[in-house]
Amino acid sequence: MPLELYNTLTRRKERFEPMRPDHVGMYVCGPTVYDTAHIGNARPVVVFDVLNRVLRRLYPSVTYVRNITDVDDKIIDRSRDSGEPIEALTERTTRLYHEDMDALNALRPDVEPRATHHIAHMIGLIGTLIDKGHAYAAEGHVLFSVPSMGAYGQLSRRSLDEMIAGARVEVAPYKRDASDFVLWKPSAEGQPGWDSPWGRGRPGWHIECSAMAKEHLGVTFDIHGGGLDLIFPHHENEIAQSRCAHDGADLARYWVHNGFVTVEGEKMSKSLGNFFTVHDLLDEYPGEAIRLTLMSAHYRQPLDFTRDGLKQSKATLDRWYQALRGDPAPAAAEPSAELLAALEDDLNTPLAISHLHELATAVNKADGDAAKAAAKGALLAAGQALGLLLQEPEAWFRWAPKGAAELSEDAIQGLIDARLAARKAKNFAEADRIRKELADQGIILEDGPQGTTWKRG
RNA sequence: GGCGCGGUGGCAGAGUGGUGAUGCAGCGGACUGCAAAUCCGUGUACGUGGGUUCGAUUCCCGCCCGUGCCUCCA
Repeated sequence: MPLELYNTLTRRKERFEPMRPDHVGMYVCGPTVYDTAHIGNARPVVVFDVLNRVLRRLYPSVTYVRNITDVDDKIIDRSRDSGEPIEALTERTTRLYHEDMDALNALRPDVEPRATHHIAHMIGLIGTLIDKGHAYAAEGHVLFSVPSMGAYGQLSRRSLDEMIAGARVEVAPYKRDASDFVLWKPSAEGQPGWDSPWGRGRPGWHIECSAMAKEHLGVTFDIHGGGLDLIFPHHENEIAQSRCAHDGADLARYWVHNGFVTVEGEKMSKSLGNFFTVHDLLDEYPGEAIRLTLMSAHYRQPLDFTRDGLKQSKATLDRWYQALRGDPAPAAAEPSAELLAALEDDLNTPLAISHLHELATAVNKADGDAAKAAAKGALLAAGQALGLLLQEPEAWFRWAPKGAAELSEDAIQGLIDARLAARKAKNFAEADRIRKELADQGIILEDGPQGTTWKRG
C-alpha cells in the first residue's frame, strides 16, 4: 500500500509521491528555546518522528530538518526577566529539549539548523524580496507586502478582505497595508541584533524557516510539518516569502499538521496551571508511556492528555513487555503488513496500536517455543516500527518513578528467596507476609513455572 | 462576524452504506496454596431533528454542544 497523507493545502488525503523517487525532504517547525518543552510541544515531535520512521522504511534516503529558533522576542523577554544571559538560556533550553525528546524515543532530525546561524541567508532572502517588489523598508523595519502576492492565503483559505475585517490588532503606522508582516525589525541597544542594509536589527518570526528550509532542502521540498496553530499566519507567510523570492515555485508539496493537545479536557495554559512539561512527567512515567499516549489518538484529532490516559498507556506497555518477557527470545521479523498499512494510511497510529494488542495476544496464546519466538518477533518488530518496545523487558519492569522507595534488587531477591523457603515449608502465612511487604513498596511478585519474577507496579 | 475541527458503549479510541475494531474498567469461568500474569465467555455505542436509500452511525440539510485560528505572539 502506498503512503497516503492528508495535505492541508488541498484538504484531502493524497497519495504521497516524493519529487525524487529515492529521496524525501521534510521540514518541521521546531521549538523556540526559551522554556522547557510541554506536552503540546511534544506531540508534533512524536507525530513527525512516526512519519520520519515510516519514510525511512519506504525510501532509501530522507533528510529531516527541524529548526531551533534561538532569536525571538519571547527569548529576549525571558532573559530580561530571569537575568540569565540569552546564550545561556538558549543553550540550556536546547539541551533539555534534546534530553526530553530523546526520552520519548524520537530520533534526532538529520539537520537541526539554528536561526542565529542563518542570519546572512535571511538578509539575502529579504534583499531578494525587496528587489522583486514584494517587500519594502520603513522606519528600520522591512515588511512583506501581502497585496503584492496575488495567491496569498491558499493554505489557510483566507481572503485578504476577511483578514482585514477580522483584524483585532492595531495596525502599525509604518505598514502600507494592514496585512503586511515583518521580515526584519530594528533592535534596541542591549537586544540581540545583526547589521543589515536596513540597520542593526533581527529577523521577524517567519523568515527564518523560509531561509533555513531553502538552505537545507532546496527551493521546493516534499513535506512541511508543524502544529495546526502554525497554518496561519506562520506557514502562510513562509509560503508567501519563499514563493515570491523564488518566482512562484512551491515551497512544500505536502503540508502536514497535527492537532492540539488539551489537558484534562481543558486548554493548556499557564493561568490554569495545567501546564505539563515533559521533564516533570518523566519523573512519574517512562518516556515510552508518554510517547504511546501521544500516539493513542490520530494525529489530526484533538488529543486530551490526562493522567488516566498515561496510566492506561503504562498498563498497555506492561502488557506488551510482559508478552515479550522471558524465554524464548523473539525471532527476527519484519513488521506485519497490517501494521504498515495502518501507518501508511495517513499515520493511523490508533489502528496500528490495536494491531500490537492482537500481536501480544498471539504471543500469549502461542504454543511451543518456535511459535512463541515467532510471535514475539512479530510483536517486537511492529512495536519498533512505531518507536516503541525499544528496551529490554526486564529493564522496563525495573523502572521506578522518581522518589519511589528504592529497594535494592539484592534486597528484593533476598526476600523472594526467603518467601520461596517459606512456601517450601508450607508456611504460607510467612510467604504472604513477604509478598505484602514487597507489594507495599510497589514490587509485584509473579510465580511462574520458571520461578518467581518481580516488577514494579 | 469570518475560516476550520469535533461529538462513537462506563472510559480511551479506530472504522464502515448492510455480518457492530482494539484496549482499560465491570461481570462470569479456567489456572493459582493465596495472588499476579494469562486464556475463555460476556456489552442491541455511534449528539439531535429531518432528507436520500431496500437499508445510515457512515452521504446531504438544519439545530444543539464543545473546541481551534483570525498577524508580531497568549
